[in-house]
Amino acid sequence: MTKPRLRFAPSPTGYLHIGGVRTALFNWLWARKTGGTFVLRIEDTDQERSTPENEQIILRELAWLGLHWDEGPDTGGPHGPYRQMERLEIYREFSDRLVASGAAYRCYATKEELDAAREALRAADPKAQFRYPGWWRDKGPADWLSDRPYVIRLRTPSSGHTGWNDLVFGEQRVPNDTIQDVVLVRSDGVPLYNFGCVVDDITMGITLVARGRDHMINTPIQLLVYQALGVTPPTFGHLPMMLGKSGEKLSKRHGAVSVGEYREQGVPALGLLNYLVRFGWSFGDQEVFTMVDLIDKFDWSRTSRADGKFDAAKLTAIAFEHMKRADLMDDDGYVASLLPWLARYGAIDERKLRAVLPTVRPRARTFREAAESVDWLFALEPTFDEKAKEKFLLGEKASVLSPLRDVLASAPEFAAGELEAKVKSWAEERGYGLGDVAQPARVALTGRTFSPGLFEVMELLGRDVTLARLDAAARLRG
RNA sequence: GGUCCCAUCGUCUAGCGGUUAGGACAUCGGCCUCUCACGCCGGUAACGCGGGUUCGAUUCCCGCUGGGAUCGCCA
Repeated sequence: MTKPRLRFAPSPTGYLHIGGVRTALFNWLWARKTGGTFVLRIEDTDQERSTPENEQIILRELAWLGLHWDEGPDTGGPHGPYRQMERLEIYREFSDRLVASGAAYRCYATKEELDAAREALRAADPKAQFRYPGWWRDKGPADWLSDRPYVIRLRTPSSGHTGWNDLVFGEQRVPNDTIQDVVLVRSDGVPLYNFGCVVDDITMGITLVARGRDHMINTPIQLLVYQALGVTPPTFGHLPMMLGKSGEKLSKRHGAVSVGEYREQGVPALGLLNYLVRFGWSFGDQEVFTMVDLIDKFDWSRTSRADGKFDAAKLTAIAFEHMKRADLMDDDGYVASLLPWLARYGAIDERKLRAVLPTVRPRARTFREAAESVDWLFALEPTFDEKAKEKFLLGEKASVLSPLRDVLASAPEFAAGELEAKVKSWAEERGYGLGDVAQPARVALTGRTFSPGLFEVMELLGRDVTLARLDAAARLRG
């Protein structure tokens, strides 16, 4: 059996949408699982909105996510080029074939004429739906107008049905008379989606097309194109839609929808993918997966058909699992991802960073949070929270700082366990609750009222810095 | 409106004729505790409605209702 070939075919008309990532992920997973090929194709035939910058963003985000492609615009491959605007001769060849065989025809109707007809119909019957009136459907080469622009339309059968066995939705059947004579090629020679897509999938040897359910309406049209071309179509599978919080199409109004925004928030790539894979796919009660596990377990039979609503809180929770658990992301990977977030502190002592990891990982939900939570360790001095400073360092509560400093100074080893034992017994002797001592000390050392365990903080800072910060804080009262 | 699709807690979902309808997130209690988290324990919370089929329907069929997609020289 030949290996499957799958593709992700975004149009570079904007940022990379997380719904698109979900589609890319399912295709990618299947390619990886089966040893097939994952192709990245850029559908840039909308020249109004497509930009090279957007293409670069898409490539960069996919790479960040780890969804690497085997063939694509930058890597090349045996079926290139991988940008549609570089494939115009190919489409031309295919559309010529269709016109020659009579499966498609030239239509010289202008946009203005069509708009006028559309308007006229609306005026006569507001509820009627406009269809192309077929002005050029039954004309031939003898009627062609020289020096006038024309589009190429598909001659759609007026009876019968077009159907397919959808990988996710099962048997589908659509009456042909509901399908219009769609435009295949614009008057400037650039193909439209339903044509370019089919020609590319044919010439790129795509065997399985998995895409969002919003494309399900296009599938019968494309099937008709395959039929007109005399080519066996690939398998189609449609994925349920990812909708916004209140059930409409997911858009910017619901918060972040572009991958870049999540990357900038410090969400781990695998955490994002893990959330997305559970959207329309499940494996019993399992919520959390490694990529290896996912490739092993993914399959089309476990996909669901119902649309769902995007839930940012759940995404954060799943991503948090990846931030916490070493079995999902080892410390090497964690450090590699965190380092860029620490750039403001200059060169980072990686040993110090690794030492603090056990106290950071259970707390930080994103890399951004992780970076913020270690500023006390890497900055020269703590950045004080003003309210905390006033409450714990400027008032009576700060009186414990000097004696505490002396107790700590006498410790032979500056290790968390030892410091804790020493401070606890000292506090008990003096009749202090540990909290009375810990909060002022915490603010003195970290600048904040919350931090990892106080004695771990001390150990990580080391004797010199700890004592110096306590001294400095004690002096604040004057 | 035409065509197509869907329907289990607020959300993502498990379930594939007989279950006290399970898990996760969120939420609400409690425990732990030097703070904040993590963690742990527990609670609230769902099969849209009406007909069939069946000894028995969340599960199979039909209708209704509700939601969604789409109807471009966008993709």
